[in-house]
Amino acid sequence: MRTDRSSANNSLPTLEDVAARAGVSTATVSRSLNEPDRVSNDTRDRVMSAVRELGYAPNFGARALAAKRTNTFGAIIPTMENAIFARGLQAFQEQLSYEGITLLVASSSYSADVEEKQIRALVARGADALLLIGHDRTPQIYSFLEHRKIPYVVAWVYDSSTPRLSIGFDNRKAMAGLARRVLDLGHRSIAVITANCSENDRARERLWGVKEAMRERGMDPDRMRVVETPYSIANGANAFAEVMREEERPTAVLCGNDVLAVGALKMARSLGIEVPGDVSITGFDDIELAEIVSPALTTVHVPHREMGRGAARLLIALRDGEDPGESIELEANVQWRETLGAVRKKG
Amino acid sequence: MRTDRSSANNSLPTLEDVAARAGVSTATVSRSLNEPDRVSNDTRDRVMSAVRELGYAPNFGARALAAKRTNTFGAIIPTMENAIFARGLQAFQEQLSYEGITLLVASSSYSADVEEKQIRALVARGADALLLIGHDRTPQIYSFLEHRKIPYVVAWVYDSSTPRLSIGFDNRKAMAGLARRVLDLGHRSIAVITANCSENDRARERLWGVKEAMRERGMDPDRMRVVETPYSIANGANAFAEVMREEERPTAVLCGNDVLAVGALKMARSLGIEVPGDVSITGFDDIELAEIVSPALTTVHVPHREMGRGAARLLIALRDGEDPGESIELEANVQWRETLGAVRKKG
DNA sequence: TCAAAGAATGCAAGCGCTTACATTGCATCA
DNA sequence: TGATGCAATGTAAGCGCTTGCATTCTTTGA
Repeated sequence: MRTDRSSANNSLPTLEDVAARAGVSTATVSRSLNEPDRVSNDTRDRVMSAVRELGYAPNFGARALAAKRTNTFGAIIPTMENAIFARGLQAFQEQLSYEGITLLVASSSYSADVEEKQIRALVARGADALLLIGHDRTPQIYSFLEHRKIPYVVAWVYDSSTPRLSIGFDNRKAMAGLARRVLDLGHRSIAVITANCSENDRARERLWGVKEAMRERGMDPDRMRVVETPYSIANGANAFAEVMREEERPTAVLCGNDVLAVGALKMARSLGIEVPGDVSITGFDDIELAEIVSPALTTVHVPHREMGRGAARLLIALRDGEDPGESIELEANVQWRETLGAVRKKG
Repeated sequence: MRTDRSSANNSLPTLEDVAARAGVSTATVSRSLNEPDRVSNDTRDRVMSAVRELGYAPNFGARALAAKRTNTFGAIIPTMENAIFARGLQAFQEQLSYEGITLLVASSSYSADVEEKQIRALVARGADALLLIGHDRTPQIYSFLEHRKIPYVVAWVYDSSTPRLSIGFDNRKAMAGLARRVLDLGHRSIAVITANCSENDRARERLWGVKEAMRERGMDPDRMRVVETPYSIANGANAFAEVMREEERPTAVLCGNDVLAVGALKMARSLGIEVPGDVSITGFDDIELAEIVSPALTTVHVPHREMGRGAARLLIALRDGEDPGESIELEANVQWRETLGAVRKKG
C-alpha cells in the first residue's frame, strides 16, 4: 500500500495534499470546507490558503460516495424544443441554486418509455430528488421511486383525487373556463386540436374541460371534431388545414397548446382565412410566442414561474425530511388577446 | 469492520449483494455490466438475473470514484430562454446519448463571471469534457481547463486565428454576406441592433461584418447607428423604436440575432411602419420564430444541428485520447424571406 | 499425452472523501 | 489546585465500485 500518495505523481491535488500543506488532518480540511464553524478561524484560514495555492477542488464522486448525497436534483420535462417548460424550469433552477443544488434536466419527448429511462438514468446518477410533469406514468415507476426513497413532486397539474404531492393548476377547469368564453361568443361549431391524450393527462384534462363546457350548454361533445397530433407548429398547421376541409367548418378551433395554435394561425394566414373574422383560434400556456404572432393569441395563462419556484421548495423540504404540506393549487386564467372573437353572423 | 455488509440492513443492493446472489465475485459482476464480452454467457445470464431480482443499480459516486470517469459531458450556453441554442444542443445531446454519455447543461446569461462559475461547477461535478460557446473568456479559465486536463471544444464560431479546437462558422463573413445583399438593394442608411459586443465575440464579429461590407462600398462605417442591448424581444423592440426616432431614419435595420429582429418587427407593426416597404429588417440564426412571424424574417441560416453533432464527435475523440483533427468551418448563408426589400424610391 | 496458450474468474488494493469516535488542550469553577 | 466540560482536532473505518494481477480451467497442437 502506498503511504505517500500525492508527492509522487502529478495528478490533481486531493484532500490529503491540502491537509499536508496546511499541517492538519484530512478531517479538519473536510470540516473547513463543509462546516466552517466547527473549525477555528486560524486553522480555517490556513486550510483555505492551502486550497487556493494547490488549486484544490473536491472530487465529486468521492464526496457523493462518502456523504450519500449529491446535492443534485433532476427534472424530466416532456420537451425542450419549445418554450413551454422553459420559464418554469428557469424558476425551478434559480430557486435550487440558492440552496447550492445543481439541476439535471432530461427530456422525454412526450414518451412514457423514454421518460422511464430518463428517470432511472437520473436516479442512477445520484439525483437526490425529482421534478416530474403530470401524473400519467406506470405504477412501476412510482414504486421504483418509493423503493429507492427518492422524493419527487408532480408539477403542471393539480388533481385533488391523487395523494401524490403536486403543484400546478387544474387543467380541466382552466380549459373549461376558456371554452365557456368561446361559447358565450356564440360559437356552436367547435373543433379541438390536441396532443395525443393517451399518455398525457394535461392534454386529456383540457379536452375534458371543453366537453364539460359544452355539456353545460346542452351541446353534444361527442359530435365535436377532435384532431390528435404531437405538439409542433407544423402539426398544428396541418391539423388546422384538415379541420377546415370538413364540410361543416368550425367557427372556433381550440388548440391544446400555444404551439399548435401558432401553427393553426400560420395555416389560416396561408389559406386566406381571417382570424378571428372567419374563425377563432385559441391556445394554452401563454408562452412568449403567443404575444408575438399577429393577431396575438388568446390563450390560457399558466403560472410557470410560481410552479417552478414552488416545486423547488417542496422538493427541498421533502429531501430534508420536513413536512412539505399539501399539494398546491395555482390559478390559470384566460389571457384575452386577438384571436378570439364573436361568431360571424350567417349570411 | 463489518464483513457481511448487506444482509443486515435494508439499504439499496450493492455489487456485493448481486455477486453473492449470482455466486460470483464482485469483479465478475462489474465486468458483466461493463464489458459483457469478457464474461461467459452463462455467468452473464446469472448475473443479470440477480441484478433484475434485486433491482440493483450501480452507485454513480462509487463508479466515478473508481473509474475516474463519469461519462458526463457539460455544456455552458449563454441562454436557455430562447431557442437560439436549443436545436444545436439537442443534436449535441442526441449524439452523446449514442455513446452512453449524459449531458449536463448550464447557462451563463451572457455573463463571463457566471460562465466561469458554471464551468467550475461542471468540472467539480466530474464533467469529462465541455462544450463552450465562443472564444471570449479569460485566460485563467483556459488554463484552469488545461490544468485539470478537461477537453473542451468551442462552438458557434470559426476563427482560424486561434489554435483552439472549434466548430462553427465565420460570423463576420456570414454577416458581411447579408450586409452586401442589403447594400445591393440600394440601402445606404443602415442601423445595427446588436448584443453588447464587449464579452461576446459572435456579436462583435457580426458587427465587424457589416462594417466590412460598408467599407467595400466606400461607406463610412463609423457613421452608422449602432445600438447595443441584451438579446430579448422587448429590447429589440425598444432599440428599434429608438433607431426610428432618429432624424435620418435608416432604411434597413440589421439585427444581431432573430430575437432582436422579431422585437423590431413587432415594434414596427405597432408603430405603423411597413416592413419591408418603409424599412427592411434582418435577423441572424434562423430560429423557428423567424419563419413564423409575418412578414417572415430574412436572416442568416446557421448550421445548428451540424455544429451540435460535430462538437459531440470532436469531444468524444478528445476524451478518448484520439486525434480530433482540425477545427471545422461550416457554412452559414443568407436565408431569404420577406423582411428585406429594395430601398423605396424617395418622394 | 502433456506443455503452452488462452479464456474465465477471483482477490484485494485502492479511488478521495465524510464522519463517528477518540484524544488533546484549555478555560472554568469550587 | 484539581476535577469538569467543551471546543478543536486527529484517527481511521468505511462508502460501492473498478481493475491489475494471480489463479484456475479449457483448449489446442505436436
